[in-house]
Amino acid sequence: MPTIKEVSEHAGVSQATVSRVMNGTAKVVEETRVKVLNAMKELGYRPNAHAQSLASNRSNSIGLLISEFDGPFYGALMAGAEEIFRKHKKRILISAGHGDEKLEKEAVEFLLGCRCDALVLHAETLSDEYLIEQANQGTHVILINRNIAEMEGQCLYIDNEQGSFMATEYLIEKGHKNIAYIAGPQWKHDARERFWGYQKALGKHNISLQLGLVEEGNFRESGGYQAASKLLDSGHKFTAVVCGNDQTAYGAISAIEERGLKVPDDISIVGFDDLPYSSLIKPKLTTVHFPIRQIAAEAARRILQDVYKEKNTHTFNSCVQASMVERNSVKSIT
Amino acid sequence: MPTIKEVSEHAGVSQATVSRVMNGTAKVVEETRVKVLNAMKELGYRPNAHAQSLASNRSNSIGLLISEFDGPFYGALMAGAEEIFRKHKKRILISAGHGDEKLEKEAVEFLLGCRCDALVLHAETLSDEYLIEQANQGTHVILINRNIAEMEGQCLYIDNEQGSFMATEYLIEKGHKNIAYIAGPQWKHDARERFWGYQKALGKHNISLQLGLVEEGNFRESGGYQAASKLLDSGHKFTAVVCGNDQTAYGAISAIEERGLKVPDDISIVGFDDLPYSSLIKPKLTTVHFPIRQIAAEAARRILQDVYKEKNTHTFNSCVQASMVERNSVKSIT
DNA sequence: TTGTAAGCGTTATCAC
DNA sequence: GTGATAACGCTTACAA
Repeated sequence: MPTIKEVSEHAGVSQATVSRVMNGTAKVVEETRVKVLNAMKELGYRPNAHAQSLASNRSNSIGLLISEFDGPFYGALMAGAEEIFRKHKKRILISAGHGDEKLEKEAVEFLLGCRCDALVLHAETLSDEYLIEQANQGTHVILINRNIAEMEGQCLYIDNEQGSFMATEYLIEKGHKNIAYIAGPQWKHDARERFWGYQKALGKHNISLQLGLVEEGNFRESGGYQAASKLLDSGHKFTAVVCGNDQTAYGAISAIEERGLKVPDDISIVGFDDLPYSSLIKPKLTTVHFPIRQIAAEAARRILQDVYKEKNTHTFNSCVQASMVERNSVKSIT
Repeated sequence: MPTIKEVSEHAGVSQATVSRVMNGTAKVVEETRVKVLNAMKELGYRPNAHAQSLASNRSNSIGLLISEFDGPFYGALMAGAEEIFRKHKKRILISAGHGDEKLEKEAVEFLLGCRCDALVLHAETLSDEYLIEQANQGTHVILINRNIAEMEGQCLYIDNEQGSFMATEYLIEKGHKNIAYIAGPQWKHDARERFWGYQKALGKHNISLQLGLVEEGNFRESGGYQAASKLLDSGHKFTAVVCGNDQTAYGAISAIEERGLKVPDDISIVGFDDLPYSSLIKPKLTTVHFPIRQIAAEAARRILQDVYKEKNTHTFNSCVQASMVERNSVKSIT
């Protein structure tokens, strides 16, 4: 692989000049510019990104921490950020933490080792302290889906509690009183926040929480399926289920239908996230919209603005309100 | 951010020694080793990956070219490769081509600029020549879903034609004679291969291709929906539809049901890909299984073996046979 | 406008 | 075992 030196010799100029035409950092006479360009073509020259980063102290890349590479949620997160960055010639480096503390830390260390110009983190297991430390250490960090007081202005999240509150209240307004809840793993703060929103909504309407109507899932179909099965087989009566997220809802629906019951005729369901498939399944899922793609795009815009000093616009609040998407999985029983 | 120099001074040793304890490339007395380790901890040292790559001519990273960051297919591709690489301390660099020739080329150039030790490409628009050139230029390349004669041994793909043939024949065996086809974009070779498999199956059973029963979609729901709508509104009679992929099938099902018809009672449907959601929708989709995750994992294993000289095992053939997954979207009409 | 040369933070080859 | 020191391929003052 040819180097800048070979190009410079081939073109009969100095390395500095080659660098200049590559980066447009200084005026170069058209004639020499062409010579250099030709030399680059002929040799099939490709600048070594590592050498560039090392010399310029800029990597032009942004680190992205996610939990998994598959799954619609993270897909939207990656796509939303990439779309914005791509338009500004910035690259993303993606690393997955797999919901494991050790792996998540390794992933961040990797991104830091790559000297990313900024980090967008969807951290599930990393402690507040760790995150604060990184931010204080000079790296520009944006946290997705977390709210740490000490990092105000660097957090982008939705109001999980409010979303869940809204979903629950929505069912109550439709006449439901016995409303079950299938929670996400309670070590996840968003799962806790969502569960809390459910409780608050019940409280507001003077409905007392029935422990028999609450199960913990895993935020995936399997957990939703199992939790709903337990609920159904327990004999407790309920007419609706609030699910910690859409995937949980999918599983719950399967369990319900497997028992010959119908959604929403026998049991109403609401989800949370509004994944792409939620509008494709039957019945179309009534759920809480989580604008993750937009949030990711917003994170990108902020970085473009703050780190790369591009004068963008469009910055919204840190905390985004969730909104209800009414579809066909809830029946009014008033 | 501290450098190796600062660490060495802090520990009272040379840079070389620090490098040695980092990489374990040579024996270091336990006592000095501890000193160095402590110095690293105290300073919060993180090796600069760019400097490492530059000096060692190894990036320990593998470039991955995909079309999109979202979507179940690419999600599985990324996840399959990452899982294997992660276990061997290798990192992946992902770049998306968005099905656009210019962007796809840029994406590859980026990966090459990062001096990836190897490339795993799911290239949609890049020409055979371009790919061959890269491979000849020294970079270790594996092509997913393509079969270029000059690059035998570096291609990993499934037999699209056979898969589609099987799906079509499956319907024929179930008694269907008027079988429509919703193709993928015909500029994509896999879409063409799949279409060809359909034609061959019809031919084998002496059913002539009816042009009125073929529509071109876009490999997404929208295209499936529109194509199926056209088909249904055209007045041509058919009892089954072979879809270019599962997403197309989802769209087709929507269109069919929107007209008050039932799948599979009125019209049978088969897909291709076997996406995760195909077993969740109703009716569960009968489709051709495309083991993309395994293929990606296999690509990773080969690279581990060929580039990093790790002695692995498990390498299968370049061409993987597709297999039928029988579910509930096909009705026997014999 | 162009060239020279000193870094950038590592690894790797020598000596010692 | 450990320490100098020359690469690695580029950017960027500083000169010319």
